[in-house]
Amino acid sequence: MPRQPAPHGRTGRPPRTSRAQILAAARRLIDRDGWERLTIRRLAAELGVGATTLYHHIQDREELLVLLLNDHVDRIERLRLPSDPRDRVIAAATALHDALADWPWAAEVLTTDGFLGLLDASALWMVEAILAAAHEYGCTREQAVDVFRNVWYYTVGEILVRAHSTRRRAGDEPPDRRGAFSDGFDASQVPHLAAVGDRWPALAARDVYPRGLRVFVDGLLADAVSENPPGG
Amino acid sequence: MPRQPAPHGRTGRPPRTSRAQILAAARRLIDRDGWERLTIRRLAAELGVGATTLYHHIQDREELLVLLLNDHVDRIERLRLPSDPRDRVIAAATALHDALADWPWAAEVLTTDGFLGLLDASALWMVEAILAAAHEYGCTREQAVDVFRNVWYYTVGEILVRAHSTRRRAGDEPPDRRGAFSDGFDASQVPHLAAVGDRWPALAARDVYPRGLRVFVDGLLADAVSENPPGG
DNA sequence: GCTAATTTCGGAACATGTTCGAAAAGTCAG
DNA sequence: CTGACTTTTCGAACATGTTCCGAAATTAGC
Repeated sequence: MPRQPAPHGRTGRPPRTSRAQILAAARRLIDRDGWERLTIRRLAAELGVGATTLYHHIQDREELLVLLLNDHVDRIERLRLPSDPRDRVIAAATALHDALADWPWAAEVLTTDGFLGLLDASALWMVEAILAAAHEYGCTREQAVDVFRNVWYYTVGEILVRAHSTRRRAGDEPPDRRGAFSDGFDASQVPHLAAVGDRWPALAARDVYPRGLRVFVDGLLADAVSENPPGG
Repeated sequence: MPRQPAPHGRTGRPPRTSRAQILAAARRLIDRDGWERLTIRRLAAELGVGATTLYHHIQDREELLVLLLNDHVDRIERLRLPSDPRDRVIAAATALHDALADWPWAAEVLTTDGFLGLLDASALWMVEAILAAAHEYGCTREQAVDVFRNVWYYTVGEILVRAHSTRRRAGDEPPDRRGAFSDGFDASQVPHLAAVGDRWPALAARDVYPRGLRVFVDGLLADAVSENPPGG
């Protein structure tokens, strides 16, 4: 309990808890018990502090998760991006995707209101890189934002759907009927679905993101510059 | 209380509640009080039944929402699709998108594990239509599934991000700092973000889905058939 | 009728995120 | 030292989704 003499010019009861301590404890808890068990109360207990105390240092659970996410992204090395603008968009989007994808609880925050606005500079470089590359490719600023947003939607969707498709409840129950498609399809009503049949789970397990991303980015860039006057 | 004499060959206490009644009550509740106030307890109260009783007719809240969603999609007219395969993919995807987008609480279920598998035939025709059109365009069945999945990710992402960006808490609070991007950007660190600056919210409000979808579908179809032997 | 089996019902209880209000522990001016 | 002010802490309470388990209400076999 570092009972410091209170920094100068500060009034009020001295805090026993800090944001940094909370984040550290949260990481500890996640490492030890898994992220599903990160609850406000457990976190408070880990800190030896009342549960409601945390609400003086974070706004709510969502903000806590975003802070953890920022912290995670911070540690990701800022990889060198290709010089070709098109490749740069793809590399940055992939970095963004991967950073979020191996963060199992990213899905819980990804659609937070104004999520991007909550990221700090260390995460925003990926956004910046996409805007810059699109602009360098010949997009206007507005078009660059559109490119980013489209890529962002695709990326978020892929991560979210995937995260929730893979979440096998810890205990391995027998495959209940909510595993991808049920195999019984009415071949007269939905012939193509029936033709795919029970191969769907296997097909759905394949990773289509890298290729889909390339295709999408190529299309978006070409579409954008196609309407601009040449020779910028 | 229709105390029917219990259909033949059936034993046990006769049910006082049915799935249909539950769904009807849920719709009533949503229409009357808004969907945010649809809770298990309120729903049970509306039916004059214990809260836990509902769990004998639905598995959990998520299933209830999917059932409601199915029911909603049922009522959507099965619009006539264009004959051109490419246009048909786009039309079906747009129908899927729109059906989900004006269903404000779709966001809560969209990423449910095996969501697509929970939809019934009336909703699956859109999926079927996309597979069929892609196949007709020249894709293999596997490629058609990939096309669908890519479009699905994009669509889900757009809906989710949008739903959560627009969720202004009922009371119109002053614009807190989580509205899109905050305007203060370090122009030396993220020059392009800084250049866009406070125009971001306005730009982010524009609907890029229709155009993005067209671009994406064109790219996906072209990419798929480009690797197939000609003259199928 | 009586008992067993079967199915539905629903109250109690639990863990969760969060709000409220009051008590605690400091600083500062006099 | 005293009283006003400020900030932090935290127990009580609330609504939520959900599980447990016993009670209730019916049919089937005798």
